[in-house]
Amino acid sequence: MKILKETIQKAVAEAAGSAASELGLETAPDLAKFVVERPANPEFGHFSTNAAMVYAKLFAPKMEFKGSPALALASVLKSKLEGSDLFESVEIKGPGFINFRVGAKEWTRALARILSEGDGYGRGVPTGRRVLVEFVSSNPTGPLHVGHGRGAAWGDAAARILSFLGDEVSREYYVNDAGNQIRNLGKSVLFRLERPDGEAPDGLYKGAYVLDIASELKARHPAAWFARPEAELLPELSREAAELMLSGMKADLDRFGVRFDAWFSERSLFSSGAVERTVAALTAAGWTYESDGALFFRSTEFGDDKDRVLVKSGGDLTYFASDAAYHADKFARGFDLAVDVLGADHGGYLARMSAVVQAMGFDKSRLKIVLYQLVRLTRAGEAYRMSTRAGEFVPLKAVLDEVSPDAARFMYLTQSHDSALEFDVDLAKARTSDNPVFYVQYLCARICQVLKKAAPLLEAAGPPDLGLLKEPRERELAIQLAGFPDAVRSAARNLAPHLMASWLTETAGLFHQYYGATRMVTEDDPALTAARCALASACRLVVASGLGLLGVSAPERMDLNPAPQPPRGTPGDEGE
RNA sequence: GGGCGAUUAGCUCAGCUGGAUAGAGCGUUAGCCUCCGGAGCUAAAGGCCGCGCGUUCGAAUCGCGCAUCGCCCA
Repeated sequence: MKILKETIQKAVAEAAGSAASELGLETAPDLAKFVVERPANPEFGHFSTNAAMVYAKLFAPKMEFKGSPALALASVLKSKLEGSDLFESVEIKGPGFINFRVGAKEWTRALARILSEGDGYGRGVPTGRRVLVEFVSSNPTGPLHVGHGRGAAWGDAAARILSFLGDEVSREYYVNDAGNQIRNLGKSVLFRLERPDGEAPDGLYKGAYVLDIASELKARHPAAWFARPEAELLPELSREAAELMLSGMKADLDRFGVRFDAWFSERSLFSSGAVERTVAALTAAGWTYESDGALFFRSTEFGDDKDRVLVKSGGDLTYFASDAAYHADKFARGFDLAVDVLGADHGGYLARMSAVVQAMGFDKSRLKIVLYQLVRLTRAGEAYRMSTRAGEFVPLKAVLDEVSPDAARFMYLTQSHDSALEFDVDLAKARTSDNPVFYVQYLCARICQVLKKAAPLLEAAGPPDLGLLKEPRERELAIQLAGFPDAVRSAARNLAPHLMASWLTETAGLFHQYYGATRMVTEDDPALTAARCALASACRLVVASGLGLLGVSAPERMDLNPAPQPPRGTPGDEGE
């Protein structure tokens, strides 16, 4: 697997290394520091490096030169790089940038590789690293809402990307099925069984879903089941209610296309004694102390604001204790990296979890907590209004009733996790160019249609000769496609699936421009048609693969029916 | 009061480990079907990158301070 950019990086590093040894520098330059990148301005070539400027100071004392050390070093590097058959041209510009134009041989080779490897293009070799991505993990005390949708889309995409690059990835949902909240759910259901219409008192869950659970349980059990004393009934009823809740959540996630390898039960940590063992181990290691009858963990030792309670004065174990045990379990299962995907309202969790992981003897780099900012749902720019009862969120289900999973996922993933997301339902539903997902998907559909149309010609033309692609736009597009492996790596390195979404949008733009400017199928030139179709085909393969990493489909055709267009050339005047 | 995140075009947002003239979509304006799907393309207008100081050859990007907004905690 050769990546164009890495090949260039290596060539530059070799040139710098050889210059260093010629000058008798004992300290080899730190070759990780310079960058090779694609300049925004096409005038600056296909790739560009700042290596000369980065190393100018290091090299200057040993060099003889007039004027700027950066320029002097650039010209040394240039003379070494010009010999390489990678490049068509090597130029020095500005304060010491070295700009490269890649030879046709290189990018046609990349295209050929895309065509032969298909959706394997850019895939990494197995790393041996085991990664656990834990996401959603919403308490089974209320339905998933739009915020959870963001976590679901993000976690799933991150898992796909890491796995594509060779990590062994598991997706896990941590089910908080122990403790007071579940008991509260049970109480809320009990209340609804008795008083379907009344206003639920504070402390109980008030959403309409509680009533649904109540009637479901009523249908399931005879009256005698409910007539037992509360001490006996409540635990059982609570558990069943939580299970019902959870199966509803699973159904929502399933509809969204998000699947988990494991549903990890918090309760199992209690029943196996894992929580108590974790607390004992922390105590044995000297990380706890007693105060006011409670047992505290010294998280301030690791920079947390205050120490955290593990065991309450009444003897109850806290959620923090089971969370600690859960993470100990993750590492005990052999995961090298645990990624926790949480909403921004869990911000306080970060410092204490990092602290306890370190106290248990694990390197803090093995836990990566990603906080995504909250989601604001709007409708055509206006705040979304549903039932405005306090504390009630818009359920994910309601969004999926209106918006396709593809559109919803793309919407969630176009933005960085640490910026607040405005999710416009009307925009996500739109079958117009407003909707970013269609811009990318349309590329796939468009190419499929072109290839279909060109099929007879292609048969006559035989294998494509990529050397016939001589247009600047064709070269730009090909080099962009060759950058796909790099784009995936960047998304993985930064744990930032939205970088893939940006890359896809950018690539779709390049293709649509190319398509608008070029006749792809020409009857009297089958050879050129074949070459262009090969480029288009490579484009579709790579974009489909990138969409796949976000969990979005790459349709062969778009459904045109529900979006009647006004007649061309006449203003759309049908009004509201 | 403390912690985390944000602040970039009228709106919603990208800008990856500091790089050359800061980008995209929407919206606005003006165009493009003898043409492979117009869900597309072309062009124009639109920016003290919140403010200040610092680091350096070079800052939207890094550091510090301030302001404002969101979330969490007391």
